[in-house]
Formats: sequence, structure tokens, C-alpha cells
Amino acid sequence: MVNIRQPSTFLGTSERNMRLRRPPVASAPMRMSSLFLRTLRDDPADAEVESHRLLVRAGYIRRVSAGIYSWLPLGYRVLRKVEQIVREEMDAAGAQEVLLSIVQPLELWDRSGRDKAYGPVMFRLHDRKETGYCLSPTAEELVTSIVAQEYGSYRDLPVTLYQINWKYRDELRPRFGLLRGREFLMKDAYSFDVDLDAFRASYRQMYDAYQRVFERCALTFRAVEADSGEMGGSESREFMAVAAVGEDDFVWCPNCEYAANVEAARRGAGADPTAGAGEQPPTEEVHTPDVPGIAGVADLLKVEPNTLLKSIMFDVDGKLGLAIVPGDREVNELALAAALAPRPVRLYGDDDFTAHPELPKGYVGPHYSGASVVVADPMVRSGSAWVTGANRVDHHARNMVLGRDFAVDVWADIVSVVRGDPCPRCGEPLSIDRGIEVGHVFNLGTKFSEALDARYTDEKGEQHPMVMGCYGIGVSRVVAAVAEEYHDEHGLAWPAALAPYAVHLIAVPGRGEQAASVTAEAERVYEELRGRGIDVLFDDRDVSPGVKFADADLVGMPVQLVVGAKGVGRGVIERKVRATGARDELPLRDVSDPRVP
RNA sequence: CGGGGAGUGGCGCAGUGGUAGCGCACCAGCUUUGGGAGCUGGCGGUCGGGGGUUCAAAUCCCCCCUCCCCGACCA
Repeated sequence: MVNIRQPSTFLGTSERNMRLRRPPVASAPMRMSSLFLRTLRDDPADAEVESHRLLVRAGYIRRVSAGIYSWLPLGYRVLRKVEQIVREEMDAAGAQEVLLSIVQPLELWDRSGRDKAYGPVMFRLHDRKETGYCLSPTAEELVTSIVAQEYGSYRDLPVTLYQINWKYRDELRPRFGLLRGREFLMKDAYSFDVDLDAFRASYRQMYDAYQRVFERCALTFRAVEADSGEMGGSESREFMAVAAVGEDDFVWCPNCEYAANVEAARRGAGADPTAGAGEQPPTEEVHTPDVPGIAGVADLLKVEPNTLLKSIMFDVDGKLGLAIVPGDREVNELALAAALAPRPVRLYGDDDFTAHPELPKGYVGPHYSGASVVVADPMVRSGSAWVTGANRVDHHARNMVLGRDFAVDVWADIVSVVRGDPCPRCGEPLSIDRGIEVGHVFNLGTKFSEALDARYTDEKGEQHPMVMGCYGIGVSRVVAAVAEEYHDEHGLAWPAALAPYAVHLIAVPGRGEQAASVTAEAERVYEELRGRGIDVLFDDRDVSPGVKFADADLVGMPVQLVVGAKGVGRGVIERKVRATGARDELPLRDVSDPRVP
């Protein structure tokens, strides 16, 4: 079993009591007159998404190079808040923190075969002896080699190690500021277990910890079933922050718990639209010049796209295969690959069509004689008289009947799921949303433990590879995802758990004879709040009130307190909750805790 | 990698052959002070780099670099 250690059981009773009795430590001072911050009035020209635009405008980050950013004081405080939440939850789940080198010898990557697999995505460098290294895009190899060195017995296991460290991927196209960078802060954890059952317990611990992390970060998120890609394994969940700018689509069921990345999603059986409605009229060939596309053919023949069959060509073991789906549907490449596994599948591209000029591209039908295998989605069963390509340029065939005019070798769910498709669990219509992938937990199996000799000896003296799990959180990406969710037209509006400062104190002394006393009151409130351990950002600058208010809205602390001539005369401080705009007043002489709950 | 676009002061931009300008920001002074103030005066740029054409190049030509967008690709 995985060892659970709650922080509270960790401390002795006397130590715990001491902590409880200790008075709050004064928060670090921060006056805006000395804060390293420059806000911009103009939007940066290269920012496409709100998180990028606002984090730059508000002086949280600055671009260094494509996909690489420096973190300025306010931004770094947010990053550290996320980091700390992750650290606390990882520790509570029994994981142990390490710090692995970012510079890793390529030899290590050679052993797992991922040197080639990663290819140009890895930043590569050489030392003076021409030994090859890379900047770590992830750390399975290194952590596995370390565990292999140190541990070798079933008595050692389980163990889960994690780090929060910079990762480097030379993305083809970095974009959206922090959302897809070439340098990003990632928490990566790796579990090592004796077998699959033990792994599942470790996995569950991490999964639960992830739920707590994203809840604490105030993100609206869903854990969705994911395809684990080359890694394999059934346990695989992506944590998606719901956001319109997300790069991944996922489906979810409003009625049950089902949720999955569109790539991994499958549809349930439903009342599918049919072609022909049971009739089986004789096949006829029709002339359809210059309309290789589904929409064009449907238009020309005055039929619905879903009465056509789409025949998608792909390569399997060097031979041609056909994937057959209704005309209004797309083929899910991963589902197709799964249907033919372990044979590798690749959809035909331009090069393939150039290499095979004999293919009547756009006019191929499911009865094409050159196909070595025909894979069809069960939706094809529901129709009886389809329109398909006639395997002759500029011709389509009407009334194509399954079993009579064409045959299917493999039946598999290969259509991409769309909104409204029946849920595979409960049959209710599915919804689709876009998300930012902020976390991923999955089973690594024994791929790395075998490649890097992470084995243990069991009770009987037999050796087995350790079963591994991998758990990632995009820490810097979480900052951007939260900024996407929490902002308005005036600027950022941080949730309390991540805000650089809890309170933004604004002095508005004016120029009247009360100015000195207003300033004095503001100073007093500042010191008092700091003394209580509350993080306060104090705008003591000698600038106009409008500048202060605009900057306060832009940088987005959860609560703004205004000490001004208006309020001081009446013995009050004005408070504004940034997120809601709600305003109220607090007694100037008793601002014990102005933070929002 | 394919297509498109752009590199001019910290940020946003104008400037199509005659020796570089505007707004914001920054500095100084005066005025102003409850939602990004006004006036005056300043600092700051080898116009991405190299080569070429020309009496003269930010501007025209060639090469290179960087960045942005679309696509392809993708843990």
C-alpha cells in the first residue's frame, strides 16, 4: 500500500501547539513605490489570448524569446503559490520531492529509444568533449535510472518521487504566451510499484491529489479519459481546465460521469440517420464531374451528406486500407489505429497520392479492389442504400448495399464523436467543450523499467520490472489557465489562493489639508495588516487616483482597500471586491481582516 | 516544413530615395488630484544583421537572422 502521511500526524503534539500559539509573522513589505513593476497602457502586439495579453500588460511576465518568458515579481509570486499548492498536495499524498538535473545525457535517452522519438522537439547541446546532452523535456529516463540504482527489492516499494522543475520542448509552434511555451514549469511525478494492482493504488492517490490541487487553484476543470498514446495502458486521465482558448476538445455527459478527450471518446449505439430506409434498389452509376468532396456530391445529387459513405484511405503495413464512415462523419485516427493494432496505421497524405496516381482520389468506394482491408464504423450498418465513390474518376454509385455491393472486414467504432452523440455509458446526448490540459495521470507500465533495468526481487527471489506511473501538472500553464478564467475587461482578478497579494491598499490623500492625516492613516493600516501576517500591496505612489485605480484593477488583487479623504473624514475605509465589483465600508480603526472569505 | 505578414527608442505605431518622427512610458519644472490629468522643456534609436546600387538608402536589390499568424505536426 502507498504510505499516506498527513502533515498534522507528522508533527509531535508539542510542536503543533507551539505553532498554533506562535503569533503571525509579519508579511514581507511591499510598497508600489519600490515594486519592480511597469504596467503597459497598450496591449502587446503579439498577444492573442487574454491570459497572455493581461499578464504582459500587468507586468507579471516579459517575453525573452518565442515561447520563453521571464517572471517578474508579481508573476513569480503567483507561480510560487501554484507550486506550493502542488507541493503540499503531493507531500500529503505520500510523494517525495526531489530535484533532478535539467541537463541530461543523450545516452540515457538512447537507452529508452526516445532520443529518436522526440527528435527535434528536444533542445540539444554538446559539451567540449562533444558528448551529447538535452534539456529535459520530461524525466522518465533519469528518474527510472536513479530508482534502478538505489532500489532492488519488493520491500522497497512502492515509492513515488516528484519534482517541480523547468522543462524544455522546442515546439514547432509555441503560442498563446504561457499556454504553449518552449520553457515551462512542470510538476512531474513517477510511481514505482510491484505490480498493476499496487500501481492502481498509487495512481488513485495521485488522482485524488490532482482533484484537490485544481480545486484549490479555483479552476473549473474536468478529469477526462485520455488516449495514452505511445505509452499504452488503460489508466489515463487528463485534467482539463474548461476554456474557449483550450487546444483540446473533450466530450462529457451531462447525465453521468463519462468524460473523454475527443481522441479517446467513443459514441454509444443510437438511432443513427439511415440511407435508403431498408430499401435495396439496384445500384446505378452517376456522373459527378469535379466534385470529389462530400458536400459537392450531396448538393449535386440532392441528398443529405449522411446518406453518403466516406472512404478514407490509409496505410497499414505498406498496404492500402479503407476506413468507411457516413459522409457527415470524420474518422478518428486513434480509434482506427486501435482497431488494427498492433499493426501501425497512417492516414494517406499528399505524398501517398502522388506515389499512387492510379487511385481515383475522391471517388474511391468501399468496394475498391485494391484495398487489403476494409474497416467500417457500426453506423454503416444502419443504412441500406448508400451513395459512394464508384472507383472511377468523376463517378459515384447510388444504392450501394452492405453485403450485396461491398463487404466489411473489420467493424469498429472509428467515427469521431460529435456533440449530441449518445453517451457510451448511459445513452444521453453528449456535450463538447474545449479545455486546457493542465494535468495528466497515466500508466507507464514497464516500458521504462525494462529499458533502464529498474527491477526488483520478489519474495521468491524472482526478478520483475517495476510498474510505473507518470503524473504531470503544468504549473506555469495553470497560472495562464487561471488568468483565462479570472479576468474582465479591466484586467486580472485572481482567486484568493493564487493572488500575489491578498489586499491592495490604495492611499488617495488628495491635496487638501487632510492629506497628511490620510497618508498617516494609510500607513497605519498598512503596518497593522502586515503585522497580522496579511500580504498587502500598498500603493503609496505619488500619482493621480485614476492611475492607482486602473493599475489596481489591472494587476487584480482580490480586495482593494481605499484610504482616502472621503472616507477618513467619516472614519471608514472603502473596500472593493475585485471579482464582483461589490463595494462596502469598514471601520477605519478596525480592519482586522479585510480579506474575502 | 508549406503559405501569409512584420522587424524603426522600454511599449504601441507613422515615415516609398534627401540624412528619423508621433502617442504612451521615463526625467525636470509649474499647474492638477476619487477612475490611466494639462502645459513647457528634456533623455533615449548604428531604423534586425551583412553586402550591393546611388552623389545620397529606414526607403531600391541580394543574402542571412528574428518574430507573428494560418496550416501540417505534437507529450
